[in-house]
Amino acid sequence: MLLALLDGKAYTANELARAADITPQTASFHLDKMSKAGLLVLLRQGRYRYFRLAGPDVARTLESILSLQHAPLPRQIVSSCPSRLREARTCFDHIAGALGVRIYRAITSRGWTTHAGAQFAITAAAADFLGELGIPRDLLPVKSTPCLDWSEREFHFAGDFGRLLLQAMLSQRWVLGGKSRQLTMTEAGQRRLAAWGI
Amino acid sequence: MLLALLDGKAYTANELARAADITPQTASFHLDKMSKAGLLVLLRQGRYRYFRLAGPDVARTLESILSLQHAPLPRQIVSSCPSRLREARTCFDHIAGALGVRIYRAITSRGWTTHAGAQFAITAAAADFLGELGIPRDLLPVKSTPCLDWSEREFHFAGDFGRLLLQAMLSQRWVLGGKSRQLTMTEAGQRRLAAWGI
DNA sequence: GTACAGGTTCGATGGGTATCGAAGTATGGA
DNA sequence: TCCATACTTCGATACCCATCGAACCTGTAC
Repeated sequence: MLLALLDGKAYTANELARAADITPQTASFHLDKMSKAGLLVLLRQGRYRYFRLAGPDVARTLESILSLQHAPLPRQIVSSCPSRLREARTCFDHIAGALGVRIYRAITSRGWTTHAGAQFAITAAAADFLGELGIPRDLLPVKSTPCLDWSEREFHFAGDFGRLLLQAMLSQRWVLGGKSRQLTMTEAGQRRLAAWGI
Repeated sequence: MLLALLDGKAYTANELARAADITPQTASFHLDKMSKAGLLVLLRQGRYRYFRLAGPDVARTLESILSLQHAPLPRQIVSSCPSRLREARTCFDHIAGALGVRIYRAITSRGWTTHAGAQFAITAAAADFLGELGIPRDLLPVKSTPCLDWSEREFHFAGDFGRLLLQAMLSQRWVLGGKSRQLTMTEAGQRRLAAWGI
């Protein structure tokens, strides 16, 4: 289970049980222990309980242990999500899928956010990027709640900023919506995002 | 027993048994297992059988595991580490503790290193500093592996450069070693390091 | 509300493992 | 040669611990 979690993503108890080839009860038993020991953190989201490695220091230690023996490569958990939905889709009122995760990673890694408890806010440092989307600077800072992506198992933006972002990307035609939850990137959108390394 | 071996020295089964407060039989049982697992190496010398950590990678992994021990209490820096060990000690074959971390911070923050994947190298930009320690310029660049410090929770230098640095600081008498893992700064060492803002 | 899927708790079980006393092996020295 | 020391192997024991079936809890979907 720890090997499966080494990708830094979050998985449910059942998924990890399958990966380790044990029953959900047994997995639950160990996941509880590892959480209490501070190796894992638990993210409750609806009826799902996602487990993640507690931090990069845990991942480093695991890799350090693995490096002592040439251990078998982590068993990867394959997503059952259709690839067209996996790339970009809506999640209620915000962007999910690989696109949502890429945007989240770009904005957080550039330090354009401040933490405020469980929530956090997108600061004026992101103004240049958001300006291209027609989001005026004086709207910032905007609150946001990180939402664990179902297919990617990493975070994307939800909350006020998630809504604002989806609206802007639709109205600027960086992405096109449809009947389903699927979103389609436009040529222009792809170009503009690529300029920001997204 | 592994903790006792973290200083990189070799100890007999009886010594390690005493350190771990178990009988020699039990110690022998575990030492045999750890040797077969490649964690320890055995040095036969007369009727004595010395055990040592198999290498610096094992020491690194152990310190990495130790650094997780207090992870559940991330903000409370109540180290159970004795303060004399916390200031400066050896970690297998390199310098650990506050001193090791200060050196690491100084050298990395001055840009005297280049990254090369997980490892990195100390470049010739550090030549003036290292020259004072009697480390000739033509030895550079030297590879190094960052090692998470157990008591300080920051990195110090391990790998080739870590070993070189400890040897140099001992032979130039900037620090003095002893029986234990403790290192003692000399007047001269303190002065020379202070000149470099360390 | 009802069905259901995700997830946990409880209890029993079987295997594993750390432990130490006793006995055995090897080495060095008297 | 004989003993002391260092260490291991053997055997028995007690305990730990992972495991899973069954039952229970808890949100979601319809």
